[in-house]
Amino acid sequence: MTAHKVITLNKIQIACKSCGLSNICLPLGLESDDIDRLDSIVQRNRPLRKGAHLFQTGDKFHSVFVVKTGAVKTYTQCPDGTEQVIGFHLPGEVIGLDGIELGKYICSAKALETSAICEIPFDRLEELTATIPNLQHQMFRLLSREISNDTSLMALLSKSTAEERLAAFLLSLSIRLHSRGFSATEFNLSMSRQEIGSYLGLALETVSRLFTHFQEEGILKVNRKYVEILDLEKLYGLLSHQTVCLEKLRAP
Amino acid sequence: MTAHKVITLNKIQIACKSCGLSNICLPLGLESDDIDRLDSIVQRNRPLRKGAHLFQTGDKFHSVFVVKTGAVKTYTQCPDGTEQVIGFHLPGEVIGLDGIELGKYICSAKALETSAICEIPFDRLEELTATIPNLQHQMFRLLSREISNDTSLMALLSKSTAEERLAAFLLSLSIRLHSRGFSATEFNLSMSRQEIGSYLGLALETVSRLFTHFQEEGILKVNRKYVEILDLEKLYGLLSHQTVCLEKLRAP
DNA sequence: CTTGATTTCTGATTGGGATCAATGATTTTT
DNA sequence: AAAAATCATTGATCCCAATCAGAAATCAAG
Repeated sequence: MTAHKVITLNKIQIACKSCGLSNICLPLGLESDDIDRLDSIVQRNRPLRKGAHLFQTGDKFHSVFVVKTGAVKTYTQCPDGTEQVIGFHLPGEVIGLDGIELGKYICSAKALETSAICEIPFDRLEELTATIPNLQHQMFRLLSREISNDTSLMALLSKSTAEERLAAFLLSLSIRLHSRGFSATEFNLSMSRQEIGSYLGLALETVSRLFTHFQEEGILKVNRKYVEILDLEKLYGLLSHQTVCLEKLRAP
Repeated sequence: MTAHKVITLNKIQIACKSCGLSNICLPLGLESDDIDRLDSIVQRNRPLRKGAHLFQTGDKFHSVFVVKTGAVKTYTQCPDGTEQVIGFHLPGEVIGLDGIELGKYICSAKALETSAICEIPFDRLEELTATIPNLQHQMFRLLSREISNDTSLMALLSKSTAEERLAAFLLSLSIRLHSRGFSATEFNLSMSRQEIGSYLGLALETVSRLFTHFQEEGILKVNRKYVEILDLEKLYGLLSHQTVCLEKLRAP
């Protein structure tokens, strides 16, 4: 029987209150009682294997998702087969918010590595937000942040050179990882050069060349997916005339 | 005395219920009573002159704004003095949502032409959304739409050629104007080539050349700010391999 | 280990759009 | 109405990054 296995799985699942992400995630700023109410509607499914989909473009929208561990990419498929990466999502980040409007997901979400995910049925969430003002406010903030982040990225994509884009990308990763308790200066990229390129509007060859270039400059030490930032200052210096990014980079 | 003038101004102000935009604006889907409650917190100030600011980067966030007539651009200022246009906002579109997160506006909003604006104090709005489920849902949808739109634009900026960008821009304008009761095929651009270029990540010269080019192809008739679309089909054809855009273009 | 598939790196070439520069058209100012 | 300022057009040149092409490294599996 598999019954026992399931119970075991449930036991290892972590409630919001004891989750290390509670200070960046949805429960931020909630009273203890309210966290419990939120907790009760959160579904914690089995971890998603690398390459598995959380949802796909056009699927009926029913839930938003929070990455607990691992990493997820969102992307859309172009008619010509190529994919356009929309975003990379680290622990504590919410996915699927863009599906609210039309009632269906407008992008696909795929695990870049084995990832634990919290699922929050949106109709249940809306019931809660209507009775918990702090939660409603937190949701508005979350959605607003998403918009600000997109704004920064748009500015990056429409103005900056390839060098600035990759520098901004690496710094964003560094900051986000650091605020989640990981090292700010060494980490493994869970995405390919191709995916970074798609996200930043660059060819994969350009991304590869830039990694080499940054290495020659003594800014990075790169080995395949493994990146060590040797000179954070210099990396920041590369995007010195980027208002938006510098202001917003700390956010996500 | 100016008292009489003020009263006159108040009299010409249009309540949400009798506003032509009510089917695309915030009141969408609300009961009659709830529209009245929303109406009661809407501030209708005197029209904004061309070039006047609605708010500026860093200002304390207190309200969201809806364009009633006219057009508004949002933008950020780079340290080097150049500005980055974030968006163009037509009647019925909401501005300032990106300020919720940090409690201050992260961009500036300036009238491109004389514009009537509805101002909605956000703390009052949040009180209402907590008691009117439909309004809360509408706010979530609105924020979600903003995110989807940004996503489309990011894809456009990171993948497409100059030609595709301008075509998408013109079609977006055409569709949005049409859904507001204006002509889909002839309109006046309220923004300069420079501003279009900034928004699309192109040099103003490129924008100008493309207008000429589209004219040579028989797609447009352009005279300064005045644009007439002669061949909508051909214009759509230019962005045939753009998933995201074609799907999303109808939205705003 | 070997084979094949995928990913990354590097070099050579090309092209789209930026930049520089000059002129013309339009609006605003005085 | 003239002068000034802004905006749009057009041409010439240049450069960054895309594309094309191939080698090398890594990974997956028999």
